[in-house]
This record gives sequence, structure tokens and C-alpha cells, in this order.
Amino acid sequence: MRDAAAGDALGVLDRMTSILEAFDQDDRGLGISELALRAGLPKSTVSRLVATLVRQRYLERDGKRIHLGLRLFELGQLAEQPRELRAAALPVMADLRTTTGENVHLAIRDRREMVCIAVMRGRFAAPPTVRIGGRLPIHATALGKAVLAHAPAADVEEVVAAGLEAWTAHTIRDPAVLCRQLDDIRGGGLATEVGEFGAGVSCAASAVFAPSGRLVGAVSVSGCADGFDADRFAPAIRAAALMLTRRLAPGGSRAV
Amino acid sequence: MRDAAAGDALGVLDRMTSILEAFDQDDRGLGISELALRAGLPKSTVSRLVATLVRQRYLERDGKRIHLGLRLFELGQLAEQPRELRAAALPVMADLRTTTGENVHLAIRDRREMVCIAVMRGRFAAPPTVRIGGRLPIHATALGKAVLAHAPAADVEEVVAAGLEAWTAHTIRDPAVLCRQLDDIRGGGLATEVGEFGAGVSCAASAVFAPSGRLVGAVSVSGCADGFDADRFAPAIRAAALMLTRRLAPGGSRAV
DNA sequence: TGCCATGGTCCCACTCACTGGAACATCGGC
DNA sequence: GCCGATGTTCCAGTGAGTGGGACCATGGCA
Repeated sequence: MRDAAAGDALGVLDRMTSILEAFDQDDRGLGISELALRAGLPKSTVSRLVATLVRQRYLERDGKRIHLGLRLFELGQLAEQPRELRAAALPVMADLRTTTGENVHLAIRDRREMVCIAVMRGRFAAPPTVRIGGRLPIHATALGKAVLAHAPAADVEEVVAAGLEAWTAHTIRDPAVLCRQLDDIRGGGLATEVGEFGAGVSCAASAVFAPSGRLVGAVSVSGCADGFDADRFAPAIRAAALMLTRRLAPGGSRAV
Repeated sequence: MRDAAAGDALGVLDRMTSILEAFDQDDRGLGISELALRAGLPKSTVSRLVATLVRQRYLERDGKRIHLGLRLFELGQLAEQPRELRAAALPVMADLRTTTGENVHLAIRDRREMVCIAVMRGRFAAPPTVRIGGRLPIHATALGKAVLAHAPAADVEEVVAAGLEAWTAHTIRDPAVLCRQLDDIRGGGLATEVGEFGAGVSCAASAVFAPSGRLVGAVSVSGCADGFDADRFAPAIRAAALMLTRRLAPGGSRAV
């Protein structure tokens, strides 16, 4: 533990997370060397830690190819926030999908990003662009703006301070414009977005609150930008968000 | 690392897994003391490790209540096996749900258990009894038997040796009966089960193979035992399993 | 058939991160 | 204010963890 190149790794656990986080979605397995490179750790260290993680089934190994293991999947499903919200949301999302025919998403906030925790594909809609477990920029998506509108002002400032990265030509980059939109969203209960994150994709979202009033996430409906009429879906989305709050009450949801 | 009470914990990583695995589905958060008790570790150690895990967002903390964190959910979604199979399976499962109206499940094998990796609720079916990420006994479910029928004989022996635990009065406990069923399943391509795992619940399943011929898991349709006609669903289930194999070919699945 | 490049494991002396008991805070409850 | 329960901090001791490098496979390539 001598030179931490970038003040990153401090203990074994941190070293382990460097390893686990070296994986990304399009990997068909990594070798020890590649893993060591990405994690910024010596090969011998990675080799040893990987052996332990494989033993614990947090990683799997097929010859030289190493992937994330089944146990991580299992544990992930037990994570409190996603589990609770998902369980309550699935029937509501199914309704929303039926009434709109479009793709329906559910996401929760994590610092300056949204994490998608459920997706339902609309009957005639294009395949969703977001993956369960995928991250979305908070300032460039309807889901994100819906949540941000009800977050403390400090959070908005933090997002702005981090820089409003442009994902498309339509991404809002001006803090003033963003704030104005957030005001509107707070008033109208609906956030919208047209091609700000993905070209040709529109989205409308509503924030979801727990019965306690705590902000927990957002639901959205998204579809192909041309012909997407947010106003038409607005009542259904708002209703879904309210319904979700009700189902989040203890005993309010029993379905999967 | 002096006295490992039951030869369990050896290194920090093992200690960490003891902590993570102390959580189960119906927990609304654990305190340090409870966690230490379950993990069989000293409080001070747990306190310290939890602090690191919270920093890494593998755990979350709300006052004294500790839960599994969002990052575990994210990582879990990246796990190779479930991800690949799920992606290929969802449309197939949706079809199966439509044609049968019952609940549809997808599971993969993990040693002597099946791990459920996708669930779809049938239009008029009762809520599924299995949770995504949940485990099922291999010998007492159609999903399990479908897979076991195509597994090496040694695996069957291992399952038998571990004891055929009775989940209901109908669970198969006689190895000879089980083996005979497995033969039938191998011949007919369909595994069935009537109230062997949950009282009043029937299920029919088919094994799923990768294009390479490797056994990867099973799909099932399940419903209320009275009126459940496995034969009626058989063709659809077999077709779904075959379709899945085709979609598992590289480039065969693009949808979510 | 050698030869090199690549990728993974093993060895082992060094040492610092980790350990855990005990003391110290903090919070409710009565 | 006292008490039990819960969580955090301290600190000396030490062995778990480290990582450079040797070693061992593979698998092209000529």
C-alpha cells in the first residue's frame, strides 16, 4: 500500500471494488491482465483477489475469462430501494404501458445520475434504449428532471456545477433554462424531454413520492420523437405516480 | 484471524461476504449489532467494514438501519449469465405469457438450486410465488427437474445425496421416482410438477440450451393447480425453449 | 523445431492494514 | 438520573495482504 497513483485504493475492500467496477456491460469476460490494467492494480494482487471472489461466487471464471457472478445478481435483487419500489411499481407500469403503448421506465436517483430499475417495452414501441441497472444523466432526461425539480436547491446547484454535459444538440446546457424548466415541472407535475439525451427519442416523466413525502424516484413514458404527444400521456403518467405513492404505503403492494 | 469458529472466515473478503450475506429479503434494514451477530463477527470489525462498504455504496445507511446498496443492484445487472439469458428471453417469455395467460419464469442452475432470473405475471394469474433472484430447490420444481434431466448423472447423485427435502406432501422424496421422472423428461422435453414445491401450484418447464449445446437454464409456465393442463401448454413451452436457443446465437437477440 | 509474446500463478520477505477487546459516546425508556 | 442497548473510537500487536519477479503455460510465427 505504498503509492496510490490517484488516491484511489486504500484497503482490500477498495481494491476489490476497483476490480468489480472494472466490468462493464459489453464485456464477454476479462482476463487477469486486462482486469489488472483497468483496476490499476498489480497482476499478482488481482490474481489473488479474484481467486477469493470466485470462491465466494461473486465472480465466475471460465478458463481465462472472468465475469461477474451469480451471487452479485442475487444480492443486487435484495437491495432495499430498488426492490421495494419495483414491487410496488410493476402493476402500475404495466397499466401505463397498456394505456400508452409506449416504453415505460422506472428510475431512482443516485447523486447526479438516475439509475434505471425497471423497464417495460410498449406493445409496438422500439426497443428501450436504457438497460435495467443503467445510468442516465439527471439533467438530460425527463426522469432526471422530474426528480431534480423536487430536490433541494443545493442539489440543483451541484448538478449545474458539475457541468451540463451535452448528449445531443438538444441537451439543455444553460443553467437558467434548466432552472426555468424545473419551475415549470414543479408546477405542472410533469417533466418532458425531446431528444435531449438520445436523438429522436422523447420522454415524459413524473416524480414519485413515498407516502411520507420523501422523493423516491420517477416513472416515465418514452417513444419515438415524431408523433410523441406528451400532453396526451400526461394524465396517465401523473395518475401512475400518485397510484405508486399509494402502493408504497405499508401493505399497499403485494404483487410482483 | 485467530479462531474461526466454524472454519468460515479467513480473510477480509470472506468477512465482507459474511456481512453481505447476512441480509435477506424481508429485512427492513439491520443494525450493526444484529449484523455482527448474524455474520459471526465482532461488532467493531463489522462497524469498520460497514463504513467502507457504505463509502463504496455497496451498503446504504439510514441512521442505524443498514441495507444493501444500489451499487450491488447495478453490478448484479451486469452479471454475465443472467444478463445474456434474460435479454434473449424476455420477448419469448412475453409471447409465452400471452398465449398461456399464466405466469412465466426463467431460471438458471446454481449447484443444487435454481435461481430465478426473470418473472412475468400472466394476465389473469395469481401473483408469482417466486422472486427474481430467489432460489428454488432443484428436485421439487419443474424448472429444476427440466435442467436436472439433462445434467450429468453425477449431479443427480449429488442432489439425491444432499437429501430430497420435502416442501409439501407431494414433493418427490424417493430417488427412484425422481430418476424415472428425469428419464421421462429427457424423452418428452417437458418437466411437470403438481404442488411439489408450493401447495396448489402447478408448473411445466422446458430446459434451455445454448446454440453450442450447453445447458443454460429453463423456462416455465405455472398456475393454479386445479385446471392446470400441462399438456395444453406443452407445445408452446417447448417452442419457447427452442426459440430461445436460436436467440442465444450471437446477434440473435437485440431487444430488451 | 525453436523462439518470442502474452497471460496466469506462485514464491517469499517485508510491513502496514486489519484486528478486536475495552473504553467511550449516544440514545430512549422508565 | 439511571440503565440497557447500540454504535464508534482507540490502540498496541501481528499476521494477512502485498507486489516484484521468477516461473510456467499457450500459441502464434518463421
